[in-house]
Parts: sequence; C-alpha cells; structure tokens
Amino acid sequence: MSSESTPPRPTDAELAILRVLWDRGASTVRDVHEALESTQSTGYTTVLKLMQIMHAKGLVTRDDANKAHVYRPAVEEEAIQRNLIESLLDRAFQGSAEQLVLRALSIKPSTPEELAAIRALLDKLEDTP
Amino acid sequence: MSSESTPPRPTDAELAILRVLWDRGASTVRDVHEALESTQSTGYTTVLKLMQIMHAKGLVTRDDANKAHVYRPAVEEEAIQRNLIESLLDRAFQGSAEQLVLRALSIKPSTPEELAAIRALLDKLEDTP
DNA sequence: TGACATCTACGAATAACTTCGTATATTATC
DNA sequence: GATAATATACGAAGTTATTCGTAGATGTCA
Repeated sequence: MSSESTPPRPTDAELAILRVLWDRGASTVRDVHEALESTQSTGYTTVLKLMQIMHAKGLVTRDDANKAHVYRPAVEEEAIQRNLIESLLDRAFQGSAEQLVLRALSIKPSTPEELAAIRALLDKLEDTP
Repeated sequence: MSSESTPPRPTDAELAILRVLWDRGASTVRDVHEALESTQSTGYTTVLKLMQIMHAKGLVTRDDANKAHVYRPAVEEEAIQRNLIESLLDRAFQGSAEQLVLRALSIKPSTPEELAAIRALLDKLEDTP
C-alpha cells in the first residue's frame, strides 16, 4: 500500500521560500518576497519564477482564485528536514547518524533546556528499541 | 591572530572525492577513480578534471614529482563536516542544532553504545558550560 | 629506439539553478 | 471608462557543476 513517493529535493532558493511558507502559512508572492527581503536581495519576479517552478515540481500548491495567487507548502517541514539529513549522512558521514549528532552538538553551546530535551529523547530511544 | 579562512564548500562530486582521500590517504587519480567505481560510474577524465579543479580551489594538494600526480586532502574532514552542518542549520533548521539532533536521532535506530556515546557528550557539555 | 600504455591538460557540451526584463492580463481608482 | 497599480507568464541570459573527448606529454619495456 504505502506508496512512499520520495519527496523532491528543494534547492537552496526553494528551501528559503519553503521556510517562509512553513512559518507564515498561506502566502502570496509579495508576502514571500517581503519576508525574504530582510535577508536576501532577490527581485520580485525572481521569487515569482521560483514559486512557479516549485508549483510545477509539486513543492507548493496554489490557489489562483484571486488575482494574487496564494501559495501553500505541499511538503512537510519534517519530511524535508529528514531528507536533507539523510542526504548529508550519505555524503559526508558514511551513514553514521551518531557522528553527525556528536559533531552538531559540539558546534553550538546549548542551553540546559535543550540538552535536557535531547536527553529525554535518548531515554525514550533506549526504552523502546 | 586567528585568520580563520573560511574553508571552501565542496560540491557533491568534490565531497565524494574528498571522502576517498580521507579514507585512503594520498592517492592518484586512478586510485580515486577505482574507489568511486563501485558506487558511481564516472569516467576517468571526469575524476581527473574534478581533482584539478579541487586543486585550483585549494581543496587538495598535489605532488607532481612523478608522472601520476599524488593528491592529498588539504582540508580536514571535521572542518568540512562542521561547515556542512552549519550550512544545513541555517538553511533548514533556523540555526537550532537541537532540532537537527532530535531529527537525526529519530531517523535511525541507534545501538546502545552509540546512545551511550551521545549521553557521555551531553554530560560533558553540561559539566563545562 | 620504437611501439605501446598511461597520464595530464584543455576545450567544450550539457544540465541545473538563479536571475531578471519585458509583455500581457487583471484589479482598483478617480 | 481611462489611467495607474499590481499581478502573472514567458523568454532568455549568466553562473556553476558535471561530464567527457581529444591532443599532447611522459614513462615503460622488449
């Protein structure tokens, strides 16, 4: 039954747009463009074109009832994150999630709360193998 | 003093070659090509060209004393891994290393030993803030 | 030395991603 | 309804990554 269609891999520009959509929810091109303006400096039509491409790829859905089309993410943030991590595991960590985790934890100083959250997950993983 | 020159970002093909060099140590183009053959099916001159580009970029060093040049990695595996993780953090996790760790841990079932290693690192992080 | 194998150098084709200008359609406003 | 504002659609250029064929240099060995 499970037809697990491999979620498409977003490019960098696409990922930036997806993040806006995940954060804001349904948005017009203008919304996304303004949200990205603080960080990047891409033209309006560039964002438009990218979102059209993403629509063709099935990364977003689109409601064109009104003049300004409204876009929504068609992929789950968690699924994309999982994909990106698996790709990174294959390419740079020989598949070892633990190496990646160790490396990630040593990059940034974490707050006690964050460390506690990770510890809690470890507990759960050890309990239910 | 620290002139922390940002390590260059390897592409996918470059990363595959770097992994061979990290594993095997000093290698000729032929060595790398043969090592990659099991996984990919890239032509010899393709690998050659890539390694020449990597040399120009400073990703590898080269000893051309003999006819077959000998290449060595010029960047540390750990530094590249750190870079890739930081890039992924910025692009997909809003900088939250914890989210990435939690996601990574939930992907693959880990052995008790691996979980213990992570736990040990957590202990260390909590002890020395 | 001469024939053969092996290597590097180089140019160039292909594909993917990103960018934006221009044209055209739609909506709002006076 | 005319004008301005705003939207989409489309084509195309620039960049980067990947690929490989061919030419020329270098080494091997009988």
